[in-house]
Parts: sequence; C-alpha cells; structure tokens
Amino acid sequence: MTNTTLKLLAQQLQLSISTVSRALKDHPDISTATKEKVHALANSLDYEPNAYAIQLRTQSSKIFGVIVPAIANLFYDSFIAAIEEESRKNGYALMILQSSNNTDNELNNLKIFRQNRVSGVFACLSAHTHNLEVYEKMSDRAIPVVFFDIVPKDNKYTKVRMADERCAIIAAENIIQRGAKRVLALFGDPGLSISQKRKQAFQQFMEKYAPKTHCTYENTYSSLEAEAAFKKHLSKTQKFDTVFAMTDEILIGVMKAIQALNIKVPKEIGVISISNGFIPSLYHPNISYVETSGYELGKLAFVQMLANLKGGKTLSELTVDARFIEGGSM
Amino acid sequence: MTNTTLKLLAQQLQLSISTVSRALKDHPDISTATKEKVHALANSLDYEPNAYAIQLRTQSSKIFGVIVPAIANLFYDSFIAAIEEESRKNGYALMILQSSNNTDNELNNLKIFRQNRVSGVFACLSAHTHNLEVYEKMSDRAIPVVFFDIVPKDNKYTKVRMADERCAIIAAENIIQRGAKRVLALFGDPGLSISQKRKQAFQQFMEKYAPKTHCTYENTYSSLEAEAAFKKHLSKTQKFDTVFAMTDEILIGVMKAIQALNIKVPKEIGVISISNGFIPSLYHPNISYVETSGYELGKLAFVQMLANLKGGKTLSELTVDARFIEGGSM
DNA sequence: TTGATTTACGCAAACGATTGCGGTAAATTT
DNA sequence: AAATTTACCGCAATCGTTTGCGTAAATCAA
Repeated sequence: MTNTTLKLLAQQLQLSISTVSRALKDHPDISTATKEKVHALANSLDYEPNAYAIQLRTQSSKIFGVIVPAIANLFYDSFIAAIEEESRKNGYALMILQSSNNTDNELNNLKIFRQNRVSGVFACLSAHTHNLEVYEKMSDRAIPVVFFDIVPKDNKYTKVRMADERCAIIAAENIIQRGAKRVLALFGDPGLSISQKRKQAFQQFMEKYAPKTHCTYENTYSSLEAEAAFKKHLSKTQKFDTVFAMTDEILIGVMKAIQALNIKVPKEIGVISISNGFIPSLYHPNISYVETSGYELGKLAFVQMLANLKGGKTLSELTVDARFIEGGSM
Repeated sequence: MTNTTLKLLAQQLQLSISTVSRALKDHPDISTATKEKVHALANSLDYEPNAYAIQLRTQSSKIFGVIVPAIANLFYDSFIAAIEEESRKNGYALMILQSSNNTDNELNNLKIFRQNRVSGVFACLSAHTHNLEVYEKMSDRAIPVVFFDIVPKDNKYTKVRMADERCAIIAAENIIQRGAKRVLALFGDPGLSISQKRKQAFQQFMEKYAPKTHCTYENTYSSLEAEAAFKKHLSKTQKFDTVFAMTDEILIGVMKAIQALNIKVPKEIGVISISNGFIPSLYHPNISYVETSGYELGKLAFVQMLANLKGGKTLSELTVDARFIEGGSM
C-alpha cells in the first residue's frame, strides 16, 4: 500500500499542498473549516508525515545517537532507559550503537550518526580511546556531544559522570565507621581513569583519617580475578575483616568466594561496594553499597543535551552525587 | 560549518551532480580519471551522504526498529546485542524503544517507527497486549515485523522464540535424573503464555515419567514473592529436596532464601532454573540451568528479518533450541 | 570516409515536506 | 463608492540524492 502524503491529501481535497501542510499544523492562515476537513481526511487515511522529508527540509532529525561499550550491561542499560524516557517526552527517538570497547566500532558508529544527521550524541568512551578527533568532527557539524561515565579529560567537552571520588570516600567513611582493622580493597583496570580516581580518593582518605587501618590494594580485570585475589589474600596469616569492591564485576567475584568458603557476612567479613544496586540486592544479607545511578546520570545527561541544543555551549563537567545504601553487610 | 554535499563537490570539480553521484558509487559510466578526482575531493572534504535524502529518494531507511519491554533486562539486552551486531554487518542501524510493558507506549513507538520509515521491526509484545491491530498497520506499510520472545498466537505472523516446552522438559528430565522425591516448582505470571507453556510441559512430563515424585506448583510475580513462597513451603513438615525456578527473577528470590537460611546446595536442596546464564553464574556453586540464549534468539530473528525483506513472507514460528548447562547445584 | 557503437557525461524529474512571497476575493473602513 | 484591510489560500523554490534518458565526442567497422 502506498503511503499517504500531503500531495495525496491535497488532491483528494482539491487544495494545494501548502494549505494542507499548514492546516495540519494549525497555521492561523487557514480557516477552521478547512482545517477540520484536512484533519478528518488525514485521520481516516492514516497520514504519517515522512520524517525523512522533514529532516531533509528542516535539517533537524529528532534523533539522538547513543554510544555505549555494551548494551548488555547493568549500568548502561539504566542510563539508556533514562535518556529513552526523556527523549520520548521531548519527541526524540534514540539510535543506540555499541562500541564493544573497540575504537574502530566507535568510529563507525559516529559515522552512522553523522550520516543520519542525529541531533546530538551521548557517548561513553571506549576503554582505551584517546584520540578524540572523531568527536571533533561532530562539533564541526554542530552536533552536540554529551560524554557520560567514561569521559575525556579535556575541559572543552560537555560531560556528566559519577562523582567517583565521592563514591570512594563514602565507602571509606563507612569502612572506618565499622571500625575495620584490615581491609582488602579491590579496584578495576588501572588504565581507566575511573579506577584511578576511586583508588586515589579511597587511599588518601584512609591514610588521612584511619592511618592505623591496614589496607591492601589490588587491581583486577574480571570477576574471576577478583575471586582469586580474595581467596589469595584470605589465605594469608593476617586475615582482613572488610572488603571493598569498586564495581559490580568485582563484587560478583568476591561474593562467589565468600559463598564458596561459607564466610559469614557481616560477622566474619564486612562487604561494601560501589554499584547501581542490582547486584548487591542479590545476596543475603543485601550488600551495602554506594549508589551510582545510571538512571540519574541519564537524566542529567539529557538536561545537558537540551541545554547544549538550545543555548550555546555548556562546557562543564557535572557529576551525579552518590549516597550510601545500607544493606546489612557492614 | 556547512555540510559537504554532492552539489558542492560538483561545483568544485566542474562536473554535474549526477556524475559525482555515479563516480562515488563506482558506476561504469564514469571514467577512471573522473572517479579518482571525485573520490579525492570527497575524502578531503569529508563528504558524508545525507541519509535522509537517500531514504527520501530510495524509500528505504536502513534502520530497524526494536521494541522491548525494558532495555534494562538481562535477557533482552543480549538479544539486542545480537541483532545490533548483525545489523551493523548488513549496513543497518537500530532504533530501540522500550514499551515498559505499556500498551500505549508500544503504540507510540510503532508510530515513531512508521514515521521514520524503518525497514523492519523486531517486537516483543507487552505483557498484556492482545490487540494486534497496530502491527497490522505495519504490514499495510509493507514493514516486516518479526516478533520475538513474547509473541502473538496467530500463525500469520513471523515469530521466533525460545523452545519453552523443551526448556521445561529438559529441566524436568534433570530433576528426575537427580532422583528428586519432592520438588517445588516456581513459575511466573500465569497470565503469560510463557508461564503456561513451561508449566504445562513440565507438569505433563513429570506426571508421565515420574508419577511418584511429589511436585508443588506455585506462580509468583516477583523475586520477593518467590523468596516468600520458598520459605513458606520449606517450613512445612514435608520438606522438598529440589527447587525449579522458571526465570531468573524467581531464581533470585529462591537464592536469597537459600542464603538467608544457609541451606547447602546441592546437598540439602538441588536447584535448577531456566536462564541465559548470567544470574546462575553469580552463585556458588553455579546454578545448573537450561540455557535460553537471547543472543541466539537475536541471530535467528535477524535471519528471519532478512528473509522477510528479500523474499516474500516467511510466516513461521522458529524456536531456538535449549540445552542443559551443568552448574553444580543438582 | 561514412555510418554504427561506445564512452562519458549532463538534464531534469522525482522523493515529501516546509515556507517566504504573493494574490484574490470578501469584509471593513472612510 | 472608493480605498484599505483581512482572511485564505496557491506558487514555487528548496533540502540532497538517485536515475532514466538524451547526446556530444571518441572509437570502431567497413
């Protein structure tokens, strides 16, 4: 079946295309009678404006591009859910592409976005993307980019991220409050700034406010490694009484070890992590964690995008605040 | 900065737009010398074809629409990841919208898809969508729809889904093999056909091949309910020795109860579930499960879509086979 | 040398919508 | 009754590409 177009409506109503177009969008030039007729026919013929023709004419696509390392990720999908909600409210749709932490894919995705003339893009950098030239190209095209979570260092970009340092400090505070004597602190890929920030903030805070507490630091790249690291350190003579997991991935490894060794939480070992909350809720007792809400971050990112779209540039780094969620593991 | 267009290239090269267009796509009519010149300039000026103009002209958008109940869902995101991969390979991009299990949203999403003239739609029905009229509208527009996971009953649609009955039977087989005497079988929302199918297949199989095994069936709507149900039944005089969780959600509830009560798996109670594997891998020992791969399903769905796009209709219901993954909980 | 092909390119009409600029009849004002 | 305003509406250009068709020049066959 052929799609209904303005032309078709115009023909059937013996009106010009421009009149039909204006009638449909309630232009004051058009009489009420005509408007009604047009609307009636448009409805009965199920007229849907051709988004491509509109974009071609108006040069604005009403589509946002989103780049995430992986869609299948607990953090990103709540982020996506948030901007999707907001987008819908504002008449935008989302085009989501995953980089799989691969710079080539990232490049390709950006290209697709450019070709589709997206109104803006939300981007989470691939783990090891350092060349931001591609993103410059977006600016050249006047396509605003809001970076989230994994963001570039340069201040000339608009970025939103978790308050990584705050997260780590809140965790440290609670660990101190627990009266921990020996803690095992597990962090992620040391090449990522998120790991660096969290670790540095944590370490500084601990050294300053609890110098007598003995902390062991380790970087792990996966759940399995985290599990192994936990077991390794546990087998030493000096056992630790508290473990801090920087991410869900690490927490998962830790909890597997804890279950395997049938360790009592929080009696024998206290556990605290940074998470969006899903994984911590899987265990009994619920794991206490510092909340980093992808959802909140998404909302914030959207606000930034809108600001960027309307006004000029909002070159700033905004962070979503964190809070401690009591679980029962501390 | 103004975008590079064919017109711009044509002007600079003193050629016609059509020649430039043909040169860019390696049309035999154009001389090699000209092609080279055009390509060179196009590259240096960073020419990116305007997808909207192309779509307007060719009436094909190279975009697929995807409707899922929730992006933030372990099953759907692996499905999405799969079709995203395939789409990229085939030069398509994805437009993902979530229905939040709300029929109105679903309707709206379809509308956006129509307006954007997507090449096809992958749809997972909202839990309680029974009116498929909207989807008919897509067919009217010659937009193929491939339903996945939660699919309509009518045979005139193209659908892919998990082999629900098989899953349940495989689970039952393993339960029987374990020599279970009393089993607690927890299912989801009884209004969903997925719950019905799994339950029915499971029950029939058990009654036929292990009539002496005592099975208790219950439907729960959430993790919390599953947890409560588990605890309730455990407190009875006749304890069960095996528990079957139809979904991840239910498994989560069960495992929380198990942890809380410090029950030994598999010694005191065997656990088996149907899952894509992530949740089962979170526990120690790993939970044995019947695998339903969203990823596989995505691949299959894509094949169906392509077939639909090329040939005529492929009105069939394909299912992804299931297999048992040994964890250590049985 | 002449007629028939090839080669290599340009013209112009779409695709569907938006919008500035007029234009004409009716209504209003003077 | 003439002049002016108002209300409604149409014309046509435009966004950037694609593509059928036409045609000059170059090549070929005889």
